[in-house]
Amino acid sequence: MEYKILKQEGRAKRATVTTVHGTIQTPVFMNVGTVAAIKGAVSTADLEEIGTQIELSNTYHLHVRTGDETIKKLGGLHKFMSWNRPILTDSGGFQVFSLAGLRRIKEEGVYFNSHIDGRKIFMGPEESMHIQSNLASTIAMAFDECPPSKAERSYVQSSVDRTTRWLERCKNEMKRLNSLDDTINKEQLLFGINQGAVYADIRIEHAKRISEMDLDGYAVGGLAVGETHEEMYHILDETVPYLPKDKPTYLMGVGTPANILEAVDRGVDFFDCVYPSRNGRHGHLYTNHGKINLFNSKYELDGRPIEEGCQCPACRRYSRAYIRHLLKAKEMLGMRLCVLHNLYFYNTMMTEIRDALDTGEFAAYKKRKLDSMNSSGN
RNA sequence: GGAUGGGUAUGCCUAGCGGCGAGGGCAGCGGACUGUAAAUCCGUCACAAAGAAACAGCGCAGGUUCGAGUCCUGCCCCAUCCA
Repeated sequence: MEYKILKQEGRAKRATVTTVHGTIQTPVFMNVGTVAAIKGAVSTADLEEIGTQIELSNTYHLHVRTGDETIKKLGGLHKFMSWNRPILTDSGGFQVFSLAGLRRIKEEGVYFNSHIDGRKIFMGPEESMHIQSNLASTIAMAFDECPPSKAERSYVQSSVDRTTRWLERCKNEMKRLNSLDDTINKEQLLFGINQGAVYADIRIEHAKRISEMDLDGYAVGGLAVGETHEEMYHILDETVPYLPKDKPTYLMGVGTPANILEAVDRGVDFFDCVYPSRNGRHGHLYTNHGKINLFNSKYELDGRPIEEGCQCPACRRYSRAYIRHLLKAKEMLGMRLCVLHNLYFYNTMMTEIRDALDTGEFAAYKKRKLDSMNSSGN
């Protein structure tokens, strides 16, 4: 892997990440396809059309269904879902958080009850790396624990210490797996994850420790899980400077367009979020004049596209009124068009961010974009 | 004309079988969603700004009963079948 910084403006970075599956232009928004599918009937062919550079899938979800061993037999995730650009797999660490009622955390790893059929599943650092190696993603994420934002300081400290020990194990196991003959992607990359909830000093200590481990990239996890935006920005201000500057930085699970603009400004390269896809399925559309809810009756007779001038597959052809009709009629096409629009909006915003960084106009672009999205032209 | 089954709130469907100040679903209207257990979830949906108190409503009219959407009588409508 090669990480090359092309431009910097303040702490914002314009860079490229070269991988075995191609070069990623950053800052980048990864499109989330948890179960090797972008929900809303969006295909990988669609992703190419809307400018997706890198897709994200999930270790836990693919392990419980259809199984990483099966996917390995079918040639790995790229071949399986017919996507030859980079893929990042999340480690299952977030499911330790999101499936809180269905798991027990121990030093060796996490015991889950499958959300599909209740069967017992054990996942620790080695298991997560093994599954991700079977999936043969471009970038594997370390297996971490994502503590709730409101967790007690003492709990967060012990959780972060354990996550650090898990990271050592992830690194060792990844090295071992990459050296095996039957490993599909022997150059699988490993990103570590910073944790520490909203305690800046714990975050900083942790950032320093994992920075010494010479990983391929570094993520900030455990944000946007209930804390305020101000707290999140504050943590980024405090923590990102302690992560290696010569490696990509990834803010996990974030976020709104405004969150992304603020985080780029604080040095983040990679993002992912379910918002564009989930909100799309729910009829909420992102535009340069704020978010709109197409279910609202005021759009019943609105013959305009979701966004005037947008080149996405929905806006090039269909009106708000028609898409609203599809949504109300529960036609799959309605959700699909909305998801395509939202992902296109996010991907396009990232292109604009990169262009602005290229020309040294990010600060102006950010202000203009935020002002525009806060205006109400819908 | 006869037989049978039905008429439940602002639109539709439906639970109810003596304590109902009537439950649920759809539709409608609005909201939420941040490394996806989410095409999900929540609110609202007679009147009242809201709370206390009080109060409308189960086809219509009577009756029985401490108490009736529920039981009885008559009538009106709807559906199906038979003449």
